[in-house]
Formats: sequence, C-alpha cells, structure tokens
Amino acid sequence: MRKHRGKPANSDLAELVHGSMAGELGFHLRRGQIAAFRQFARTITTTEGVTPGLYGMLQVIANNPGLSQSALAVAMDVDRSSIVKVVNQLEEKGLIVRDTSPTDRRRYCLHMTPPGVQALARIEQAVMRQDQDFSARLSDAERGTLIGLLKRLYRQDSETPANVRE
Amino acid sequence: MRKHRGKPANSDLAELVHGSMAGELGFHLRRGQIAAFRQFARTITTTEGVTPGLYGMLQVIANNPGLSQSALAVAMDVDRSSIVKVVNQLEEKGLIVRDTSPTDRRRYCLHMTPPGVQALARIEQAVMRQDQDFSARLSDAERGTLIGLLKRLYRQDSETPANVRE
DNA sequence: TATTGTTATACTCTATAACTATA
DNA sequence: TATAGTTATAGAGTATAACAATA
Repeated sequence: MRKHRGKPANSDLAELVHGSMAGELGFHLRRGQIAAFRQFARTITTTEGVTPGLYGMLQVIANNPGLSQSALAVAMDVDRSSIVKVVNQLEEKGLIVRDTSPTDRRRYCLHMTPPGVQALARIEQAVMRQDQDFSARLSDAERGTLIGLLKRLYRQDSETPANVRE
Repeated sequence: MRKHRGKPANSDLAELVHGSMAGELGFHLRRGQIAAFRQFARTITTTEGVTPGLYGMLQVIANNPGLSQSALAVAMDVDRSSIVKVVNQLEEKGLIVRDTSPTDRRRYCLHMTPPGVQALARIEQAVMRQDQDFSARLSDAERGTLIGLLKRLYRQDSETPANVRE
C-alpha cells in the first residue's frame, strides 16, 4: 500500500497539463481507483490492518465456504503460488482455517473461523461506511449509474466464452 | 504488467459469490481499472512496449516541456528516487533528453526528442483507439457521464487546500 | 539549511519453474 | 498424465535513508 503524501511544496507543479489523457476513460478510471485505494488505506488499512486485496479475499472465502486455494487464486486473478503466503497470513491471524478435504487429500477447504466471521463483519461495516463517504459527492442515483456503467465496462472482459482460450 | 490468463479450466469456479462487495463502488472501480489495464497491456504494451505509467509520463513531459525530475515525480505521485530509473529508460530509448538547467545546476529540464514526439504521437493514436474500443459498449453520452462522475469522485481527493498538510 | 538528483537497500506483489503428494 | 499446494527464485514497482552538488 502506497503511503499518501500531501500536496507538494512546489507551487509551480500545480498546473501540469495532461494533454490527450484528459479525454481518456482509462486515465480517469485509474485516478478514481487510486483515490479509492487511498481512502481505504486511510480508514480501513490503518485501523484494521487489511488491504483492499485482503478484504476481498476474506469476502470470497466467507461467501464461498470450503473453496480451494486454487479456486481462490482464480477468483483473485493471481497465480496459485501467490496465494500461499496470503492464506498463511490469514491463518496466522486466526481469521481462516485450512480444513483438509474429505474427498481429495491434495486439497484444502478454506473456511472462516468464528473470530474471522466477527472480524469480517466489523470490517465490512467500516468498508461500507467508507465506501459511502467516498461517494458522498454523488447522489444515490448517480452512484447507481456509476456502478452500472462500470459493470458494463468490465463485463466485456469476463464474458469471453469459457471454451475459448486466448 | 500482469499477464492475462484465460478462463479457468475448473468450471466450478464460475459462480463465486462476492457478498456485500457487490454493492461497493470501490470494488467495481477496481475491477473496471483492472479490465482497462488488461486491454492496454494486450494492445499498447504488446506492440509499443509502453505501460500505462510510462505512457502517462511521456504525456506529462510532452505537455510540460522542461519540467524537472522532481516535478515529474510529483505529477506521477511517486518518490523522486523512483523516477530516476524510469527517466534513464526513456532516455536510453531516445525518447527524451535531460537538458541541464541554465539557471539551476542541480536540476535537469526534461524534453521530448523529435523521435520521442513522433513515437508519442503514434502511441497516442493507438491509445485513443484502444480507449474507444474499451468503452464500445457505452454510448458517447454514457461515456461522458462516466468520465464526469469519475472526476467528481477523485477530485474530492485533490481539492484539499494546498496549505493544509495531513 | 533546503533542494535536486542519485545510490543503496529493502519490502511488497506477482510470475515462472520445479517439486511432492495425490488423483 | 493432470491437479493442489508448496518452494525457490526473479522481476517490477515503490519507499526510506543517506550522500554530493548546488542553491
């Protein structure tokens, strides 16, 4: 998580021109996402020690109990080797457990622990509050519009037919 | 830049539930941005060898000729020590030059080279085309609405009074 | 004293490849 | 043969701290 630095002391940096990027959707998307990460870091990560990625992982485990590490890796869109350390951390924190699968001894079934469920419930409240604060400048209707437009954007990426490999 | 892997072979991963994240703006913002990065990687990075960050840096240099490395660092929101390697790369590629400042011998003035200008013009065309493709599912009006809503979101982050340090 | 660019160093996140134990 | 989890290793990308030259 990058630390958020304040405004620069150099006032001659204030009026930088961004050229054609000002018209690019990707540019504004990136900036919006960076702003969202920052606010998450200021509020949730500082108080709960959980990054957006870790929070997402907890939500996926909580909402899909018993899923394997490989399944979690796909859900998080990272390699399964990259999942190991993170799952270790969540386990060491006592938030989740690796149950051995009764049917396949290669595989772990990931579950929340009772303290994990409790922690997630608390974090979830904070995240939802923070998310509302973040979009405080938008009306409820505008917020809904924005989410709807974003979904239509990124779904084009995930609606590739499953039998087609790139 | 992360490589984009195709759909998983495991079909049991298709229906993962995301719980309360489905209602969080930050979640959809992140997914939208990841999708945008991916398309950029598929198109621009593959053909031009330029990441979104490098492209942004070239645009800032091109549109603010003579700026210092420190100014560029502020514009990119990274530490000035992190800028050195990237500026080296752009210089080695012959896209920019470090001119010594006539008034301050500590400082470099960054400028595009003629080949750099040419390369950026070509990349910019590709980026704008790619950006249009990315939002092909939106009408022009919807695209404008989306950009407008995003601006209102992230500007709350940058409209902090300059004299207030966090 | 403060600032600019630089270097050394470390940390995080991620990927690739190879290994093991299962299937 | 293929899959699940793991390890070793490497590469981005970034930060912090300290330094020399200059202001």
